[in-house]
Amino acid sequence: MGSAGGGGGRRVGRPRAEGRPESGLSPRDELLAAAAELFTTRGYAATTTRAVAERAGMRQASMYHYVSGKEELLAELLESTVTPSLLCARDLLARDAAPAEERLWELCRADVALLCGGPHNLGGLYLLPEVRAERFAGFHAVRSELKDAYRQLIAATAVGGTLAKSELELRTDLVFGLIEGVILVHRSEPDRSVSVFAEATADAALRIAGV
Amino acid sequence: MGSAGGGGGRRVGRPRAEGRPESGLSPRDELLAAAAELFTTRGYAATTTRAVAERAGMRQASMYHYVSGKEELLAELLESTVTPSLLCARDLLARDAAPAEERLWELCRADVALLCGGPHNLGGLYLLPEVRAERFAGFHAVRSELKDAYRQLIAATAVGGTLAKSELELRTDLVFGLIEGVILVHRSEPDRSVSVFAEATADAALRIAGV
DNA sequence: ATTATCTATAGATCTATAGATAATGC
DNA sequence: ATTATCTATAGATCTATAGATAATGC
Repeated sequence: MGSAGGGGGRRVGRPRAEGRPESGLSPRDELLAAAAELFTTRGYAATTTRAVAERAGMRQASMYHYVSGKEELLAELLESTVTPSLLCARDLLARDAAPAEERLWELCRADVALLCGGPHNLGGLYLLPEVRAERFAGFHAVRSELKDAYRQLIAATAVGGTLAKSELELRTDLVFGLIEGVILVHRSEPDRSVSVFAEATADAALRIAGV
Repeated sequence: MGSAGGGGGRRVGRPRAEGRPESGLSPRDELLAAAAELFTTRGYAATTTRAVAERAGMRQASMYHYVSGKEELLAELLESTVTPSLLCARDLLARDAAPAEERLWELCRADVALLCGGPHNLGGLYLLPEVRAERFAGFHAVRSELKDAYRQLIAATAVGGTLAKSELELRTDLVFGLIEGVILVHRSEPDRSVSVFAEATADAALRIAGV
């Protein structure tokens, strides 16, 4: 058993000025959680290292014991947001016994549920303008692999097989746009039931794809 | 004839260190254009007053002769982005001789064309996290009036009349989400033909609305 | 005299490092 | 001895104001 989590036992090192938070998370995860909340609500550039550290219950300088700076936090949050959807997509692509229409529906549903589930609106991180920077190429690579899975599933449907390449691109973009647009809806209407919304979005996505 | 625009004639005041730009815009409009580009690409918080002023061809301090600061620039850009769509929506709502389906289609098409047209990706301003601040309540009011126009048009369709209130809300959110999601698509694929994309999005919106 | 600009800068940050300190571990 | 934290701060910003300057207008 590691002792990364928990705050109970005796701990090495100088004690914190304000004591450790009760979350049960490791300090690094506390920083990530704090950054998630602040980045999604205030934005990345507007969030200071002091704000992140203090929300995680430590002083500004102590943050550097765990991460190299804000960029590392954003990079890690971004990748952790796509990875589950991508695993789901790979899984569905491999299940070629099931009809492509059903698998596409399930991918949409799961993706929306993951984007809008969770304590903070993590999907909102995609919207940050800073995300386009070269520094986050890793995120873009996984995101692009996910989009490719959407394209393959659309192409594998009965209707999809008949589409010209440019038409397939267009429908993929529209479906992907709907899924990402949902982040904005969720941002302005956070009280909607996520599961109902995820299913309705999946229905809508199939209608857009025309399948 | 005012002399707000142009850079040709003799001008009062100390000359600029680097001369005036050729754009033919008034200094205030140059600042707005500079801010539009920088805010949409780098983000609001990450853009300094110096960057805006210098792109407009003046020194940082001179900006304060025309605007009170960054906030004013963002507020004005935001409102100028929704206003044309809102005028279009009011117009379409009043035309009650035409079928609601056609008017909804046209609103979607025009909204996408406006969001994605223009030199910079102005629609991208909606995505900035800072936009939620109280300071931009004026923008939210017009945006919300626009969303209401979508709702009314959906409700006025043959199918729309039969929907329960919560179902109408859901479809409105999905349609609105698609339109805003298009901003994200346009951000990652800026080379698509805007008019083709706007029509395809309007088609997709009608399918989502189920009309 | 009025105007549009400039230069210079005070005051307020914010980041990242240096070095001290207070725990446990051996 | 090792570790996790702290305090303090240098250096680099960034905003907004004060006051000077170089045009035109009368």
